Amino acid sequence: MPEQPAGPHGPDDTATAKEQPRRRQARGERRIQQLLEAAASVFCTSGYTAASTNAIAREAGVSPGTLYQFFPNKEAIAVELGDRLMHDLRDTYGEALAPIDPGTSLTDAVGATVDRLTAFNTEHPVFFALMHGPDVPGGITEAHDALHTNLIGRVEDLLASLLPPDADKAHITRTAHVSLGIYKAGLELVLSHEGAERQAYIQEIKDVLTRYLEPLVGDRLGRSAG
Amino acid sequence: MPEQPAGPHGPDDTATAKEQPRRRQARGERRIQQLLEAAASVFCTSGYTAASTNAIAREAGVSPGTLYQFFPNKEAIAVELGDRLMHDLRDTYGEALAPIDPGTSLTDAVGATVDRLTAFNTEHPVFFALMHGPDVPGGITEAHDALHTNLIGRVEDLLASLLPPDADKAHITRTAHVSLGIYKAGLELVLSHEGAERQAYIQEIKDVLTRYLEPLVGDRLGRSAG
Amino acid sequence: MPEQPAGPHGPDDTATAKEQPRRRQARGERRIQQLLEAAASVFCTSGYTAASTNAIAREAGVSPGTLYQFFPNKEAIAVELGDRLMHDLRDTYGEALAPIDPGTSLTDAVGATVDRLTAFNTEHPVFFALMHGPDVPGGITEAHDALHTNLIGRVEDLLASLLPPDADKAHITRTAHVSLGIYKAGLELVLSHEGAERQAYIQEIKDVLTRYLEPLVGDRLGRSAG
Amino acid sequence: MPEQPAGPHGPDDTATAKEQPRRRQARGERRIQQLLEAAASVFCTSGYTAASTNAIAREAGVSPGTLYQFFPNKEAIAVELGDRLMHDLRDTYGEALAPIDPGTSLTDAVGATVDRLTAFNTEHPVFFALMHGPDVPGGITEAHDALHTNLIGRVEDLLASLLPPDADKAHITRTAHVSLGIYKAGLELVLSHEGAERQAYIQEIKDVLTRYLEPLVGDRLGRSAG
DNA sequence: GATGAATGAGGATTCATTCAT
DNA sequence: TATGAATGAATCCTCATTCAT
Repeated sequence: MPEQPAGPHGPDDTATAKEQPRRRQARGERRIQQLLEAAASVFCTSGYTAASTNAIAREAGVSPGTLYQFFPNKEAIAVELGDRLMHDLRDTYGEALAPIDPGTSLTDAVGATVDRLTAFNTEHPVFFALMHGPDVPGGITEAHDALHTNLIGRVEDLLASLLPPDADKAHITRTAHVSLGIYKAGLELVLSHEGAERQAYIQEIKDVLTRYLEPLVGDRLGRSAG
Repeated sequence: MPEQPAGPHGPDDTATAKEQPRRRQARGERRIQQLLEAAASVFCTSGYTAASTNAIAREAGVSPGTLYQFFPNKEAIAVELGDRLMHDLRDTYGEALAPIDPGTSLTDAVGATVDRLTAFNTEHPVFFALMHGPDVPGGITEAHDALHTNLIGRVEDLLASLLPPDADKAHITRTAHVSLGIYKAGLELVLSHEGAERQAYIQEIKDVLTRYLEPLVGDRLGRSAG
Repeated sequence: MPEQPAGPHGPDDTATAKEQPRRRQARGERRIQQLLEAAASVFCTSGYTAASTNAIAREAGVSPGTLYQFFPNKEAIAVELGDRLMHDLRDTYGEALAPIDPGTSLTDAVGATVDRLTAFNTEHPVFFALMHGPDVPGGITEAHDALHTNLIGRVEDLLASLLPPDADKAHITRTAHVSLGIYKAGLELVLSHEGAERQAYIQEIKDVLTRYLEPLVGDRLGRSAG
Repeated sequence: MPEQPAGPHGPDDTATAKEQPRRRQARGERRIQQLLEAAASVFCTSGYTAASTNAIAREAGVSPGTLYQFFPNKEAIAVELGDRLMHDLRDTYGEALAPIDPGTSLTDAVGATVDRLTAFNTEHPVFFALMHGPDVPGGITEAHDALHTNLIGRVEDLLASLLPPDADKAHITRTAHVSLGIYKAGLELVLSHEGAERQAYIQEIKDVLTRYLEPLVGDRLGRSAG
């Protein structure tokens, strides 16, 4: 969270005082938006590691000093960007990644999830950059960690609704990590291809995940023709 | 030291003189080895992008200038490192990644391949760093490209021996990319866990791959108890 | 300091706000001046090729980073320096290098031009360094190119006013190149001598140029006692 | 002079001993030749300042160590190169730069000198690079100094034979410097043009010098139609 | 808030020169 | 002699961050 933008429930609820801070907040919010969009753009073109705060500020059309008025460092930008992306994702597709109606087949659930995530990634290319993070092997940094943890949580929820209720917690976590790993690997292939080939790769991801999860799901779901 | 001293004869083209250049090259070869080991270490701890040539030289205990006597730039170090790793891999496990005896079940073929690659990766942690490469989105660099192409080729060969002979070339390529992607994603999980959890992840990779490939293999292989 | 403080109003677009940016720019402009003076000094003592940006920054009493905030590279410094010198020259002596009154003798025109240029060079020793440029054979760089082109143009103008109106354009250009070459060569001798000897060399330049141009001028100018 | 290649008049004049050193000398001489040619090539393409000893060694096909066995530093290479060029010049055109027959017109003397020097420069492009030297304003280095002094001396000799016998020594020296300066400046123009334009510039040099020297020569020489 | 100047350590790379072999 | 490995200071330039205005 950038600085403390004056809690939204402050006691200064007088009509006159309300306008001032709100306008300030608004201005700040606009700046933050501006900066995050610039950061997204730069992260996409240069990658997180190579992205420079100066470049982000330049892209945003502000001075470096202004950037640091809203974010304490590069990492914080990535964190905030990730947060907002997760909110966007939630706002767009709701709490669940897939429509969990009773009777939905695994094939359909996986297909819908992959399609949604892929659509989201296509619309927000930074998402991919943030998910992969810097190439430091062990040292996944705060931003990517947060994003990753959040995503894993949602995948776990999804799996919990698919797997038998007696499923081991650790097993679900492991399955979530593997599933997300598969998706990320697949996404890389999807994004590096166009047209029919891209579609083919999307189908591959779906197949891999469906076949991977099928034995775990048991008889819980109906089976589609897939 | 193990080299024959080879008398201090002039550069005359006699039989004994053949040893001379070898002695000289030996020093350089040792340095190269040293530098590559240092680079491996630094790539592992800092990642490829953040690794600095100065840090590599320091780690190798030589001056920056010495590094540049053997490698024109960071990229070249990574390329050479990748080359040597691929040779090592070939030397250790032969041309094929798995023993393709007729009658080998898919489960066994996948299991053996994963075990081998994982053992190799455990022994050579740089391999992972090189496979993943810099976080620059499109910018897969020469080194990673070479490594990746090489690996993809070997996976294609493996798949060609598993899939029906009438399999589409493009399909095999796509399957190879997906399979390698899965393995790389899985490896990340494997390497970030220890003991039983690590073993569990290894088993997951095997399961994912086996289930992914099973429908493609047809009746070509026997089926084990998997 | 001479700038008006300009009250600390926000960035609102009021009339008073106009002063604000000027204050900021002022610091930068001072730094640029400082850096250019430092560069001039270093160019003079080390020559353009050997001059290092770090040395320039050191001479200016700033960090290397500061230098690069104002100039993208060494070349740009030279270009800007050259530009400002040409402006100075123009500001000091006007558009023409010599007073072209009808009736001025060639001797007087040449004499005045040489005196002016020499005075300018004595006051701005960098001018010489920039005119000569790096010792890379073909590689006349942007800065020197610009300066040279500019000077050649002014010499051509001068010659055009001296030579018969039917003079060939190519001939004028050639004559301009030769004249400027003579002057530059002479200047080197002038600058490397002091006192009477220097004066003698100045006279030599005038003689060389006058005698070279005399036959070309025809009856256009009056003849002084020279 | 590179090292001490055993003076050519050493007392070890025995038949047996003679062969050994001579062969060694021969080998050394070949190396030196090789290195000087390489240096000439590199000086021409990179300029003296930018030329690196490593590049020269590489161009010569030897190791850096070998280069330093014959020359203590870059400067020494330039000095030796200059020496040999001056010897070549002398060998080609004799002691005088121009044929000083009584009755030769100044025009012819200047013309012949310029033609000879220009031919020599065309054949030995390094000559130009060495004459101009590094762009360090005052700091003309040993090599160029030597070359320059030598050339000035020869020009002085030439002028002494042209000017009246009662000419002031200082005046001759000054005239020599000016003449050589003019020639060098002109040569730069000549070398940067081709074909007819080059010829035109050659003629300009001749004109400039002739007109410059004419008044000084007095009635000493006949006058050609020039 | 906003600016942009300032920093200085650190990045890759080069180079004249030396030295063990 | 010849080699080529070794040096380390110096090159240009970048970057995250701070600070006076």
